Amino acid sequence: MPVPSPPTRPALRARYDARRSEVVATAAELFAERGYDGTSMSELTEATGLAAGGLYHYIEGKEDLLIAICDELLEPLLERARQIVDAALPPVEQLHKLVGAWVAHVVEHRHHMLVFTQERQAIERERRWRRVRSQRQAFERILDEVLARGEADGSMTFADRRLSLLALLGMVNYTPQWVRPGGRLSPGEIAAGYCAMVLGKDGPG
Amino acid sequence: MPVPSPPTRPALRARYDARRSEVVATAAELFAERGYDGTSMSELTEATGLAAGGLYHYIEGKEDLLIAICDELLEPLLERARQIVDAALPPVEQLHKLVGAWVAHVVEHRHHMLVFTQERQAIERERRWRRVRSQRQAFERILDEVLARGEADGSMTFADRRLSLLALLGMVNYTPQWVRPGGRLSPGEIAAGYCAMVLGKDGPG
Amino acid sequence: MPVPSPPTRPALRARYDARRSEVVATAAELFAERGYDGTSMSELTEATGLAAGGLYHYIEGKEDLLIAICDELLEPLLERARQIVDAALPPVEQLHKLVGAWVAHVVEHRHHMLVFTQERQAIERERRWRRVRSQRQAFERILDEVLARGEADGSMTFADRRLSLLALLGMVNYTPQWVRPGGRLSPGEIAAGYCAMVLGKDGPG
Amino acid sequence: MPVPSPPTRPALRARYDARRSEVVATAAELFAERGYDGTSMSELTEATGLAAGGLYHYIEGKEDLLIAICDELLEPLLERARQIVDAALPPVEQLHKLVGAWVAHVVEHRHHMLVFTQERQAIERERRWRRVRSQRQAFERILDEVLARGEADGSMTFADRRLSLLALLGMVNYTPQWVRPGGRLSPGEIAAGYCAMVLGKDGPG
DNA sequence: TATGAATGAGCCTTCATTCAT
DNA sequence: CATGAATGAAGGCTCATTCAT
Repeated sequence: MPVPSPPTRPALRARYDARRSEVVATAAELFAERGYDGTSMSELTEATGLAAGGLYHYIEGKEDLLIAICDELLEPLLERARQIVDAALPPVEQLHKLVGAWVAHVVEHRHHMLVFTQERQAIERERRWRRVRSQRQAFERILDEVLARGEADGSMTFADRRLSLLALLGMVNYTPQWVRPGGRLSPGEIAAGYCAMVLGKDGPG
Repeated sequence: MPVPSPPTRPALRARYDARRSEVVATAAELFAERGYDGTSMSELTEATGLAAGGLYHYIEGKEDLLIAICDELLEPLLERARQIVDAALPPVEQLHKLVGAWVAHVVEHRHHMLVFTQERQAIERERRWRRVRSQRQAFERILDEVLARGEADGSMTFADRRLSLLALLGMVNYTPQWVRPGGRLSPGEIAAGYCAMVLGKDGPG
Repeated sequence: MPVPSPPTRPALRARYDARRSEVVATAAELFAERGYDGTSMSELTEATGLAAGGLYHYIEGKEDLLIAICDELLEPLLERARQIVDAALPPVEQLHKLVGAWVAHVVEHRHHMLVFTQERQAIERERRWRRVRSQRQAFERILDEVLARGEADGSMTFADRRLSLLALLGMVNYTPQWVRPGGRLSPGEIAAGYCAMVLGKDGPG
Repeated sequence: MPVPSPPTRPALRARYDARRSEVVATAAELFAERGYDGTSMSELTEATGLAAGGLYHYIEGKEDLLIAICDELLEPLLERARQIVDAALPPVEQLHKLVGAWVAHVVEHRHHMLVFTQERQAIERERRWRRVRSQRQAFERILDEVLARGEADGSMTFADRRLSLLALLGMVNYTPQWVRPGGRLSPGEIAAGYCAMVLGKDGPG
């Protein structure tokens, strides 16, 4: 839901949406680098090439950007996750697909993810972030359910399932801190490695 | 190293140090909750019971607090880590001790750690944070060397040792986001679980 | 006097004038409600159904609207007042006619009048409002002259003529703050009551 | 109720209150001249001799000033009015005292009153002005009750009592627009004239 | 005529910090 | 040591206005 009454005519609307996306992407990059509070709107306008007030055609305010970043991060991920678990596959396979998609997404949106990590406390604390919070929770529940089904059918064993889940969350969420685009390991290899650790197997070797 | 000319007489000095510690601890808690930029000095003075300028007897400035928080986090951890690897123990045992101490420290200093996580990008980016950065690197090198020695003597096997290291960092660094003091799992159990995953064993069973 | 080059062909010109009048009327209403400074041009465009720039086909700028509102208020009133005092009638009758026309006008243009009242200080202070100011003064002089003629020919008596004039101005100018269209008293009754108070008579009884 | 935690120690508190009063008085003067919206906080800081942010030791925000101005205007007036009508005097005498006190107050606080007049629409419209609004209403009710008692005991006669009340409000409220300190008429003379008009007598002559 | 993107000055406010007391 | 008044730069945002389409 973009914001200050976007144009209705399709041609203009397309340009508007494109520009808004650019703005959000730029914001994600700057916020990731300097922090949300550490980035001033004037740095952002400069980075987007717009003038002081021009940004406000595309956003309602600074916080709107943070919401947009979280949405771009969580919504497609959640959708993909639902697709994966809706398909009738064995839990182990679902987990591999899930972690694969997740790592790929997080690597592709590493700026979004870095912003999310930095602002996480605020998101958890404040009421107006309820929606974002519940998306995160929904994703984690999906993940947990896959582990639970695997544990139930004996295809996975955990000393403590919850700890394994949390460890997995830690690994993946930390990934953006160190991956470099075109780095030594592909997202697929990273994901496979993570799965192996969580499942207690030797990984892709 | 406290800052604006602390008293020299021992009795006064003790009280001064105690107060400064309180201030830093309060800052860690507030920063963890609301973010470093999101916490105003006046919120901090209010929380400490001091008046507007009173804080500045104990600190040089706001950033000084961030430095103190990072130091309280990293210095004792690094020292403990050095003790552990200096003792002539098998790598696997060193790893267990290391992760045990690390998780315990991170749980105990969860506010510090949350602050560190939030401000990480800034710490990595800016020159004046060189010292903190190199402490983090030193700790990670110690960890990596333990893994390397384990791999070398055959007591550990990794599909990709660097990935295992990064996964471990991810797990532990993420811990403060979910541990609650007096939670179901003790730091020791958490640490054991992490080690098991990284080493591909079944954990503390 | 409309402004940004209105059309010359009569048909177009008529539509143009009609639109401009609508715009000014809408502005009067909004300004009366929210104040001149408190009303943004975008609220005005929204209220008129035009888009951001569309307004500027009909007006030169925001202040132009204030001028137009004052003109619509003062010009016809002044003209009517001149008609009344130009007719050779006894002062008491002139006063009744004058106050009657005045109250009716002020009630009909209550939004204009509320705007005028709110912005009065600015109008009195700033040079560029000279013309509006002198219209107000002209009207008050006409009023005063009627009172003076009445005092001179003995048909009116005042403890202090100037104070009576100012009281009358106060009453009438305050009327828009409380009249409601279709209220209990008609403008004529209100005017009669005011005259009675100023002349020390018992009113329309 | 002053605002950002005024000092508690009596000596400081006194200076604080004095300064705050100065600030409010200065604001009243500027707002009266240029309008509330038309006066920038930086004009106000300049007029008070404080620096940009210094004002905010004494006020919560710009609107706080408007509230303070209205309170300084209405509270003492209302209190005085209550004193007067609580004394067991004939209605005519009460009215004279009431209007006398009222005109004097309004003349003394002419800046406050000019501000109140300009912002009246906003005050009537917006919920957060409820308290101010009800003070105004309380004063008007007191006034009306005096007129009603006078009408009841036959000491006053009105063609339409409500219209007389509204006329009186108009006269007095308009007074600040033209009185000059040390002008030809004293507040007492003005008040006497107003009473005479409302009561249909010849005034102080 | 009309649109809506864009401008840029200016607004109110916050905040880390200083300093006389 | 501690206070709290004061500073002044910077922050996010609004708004009257312009102009290519």
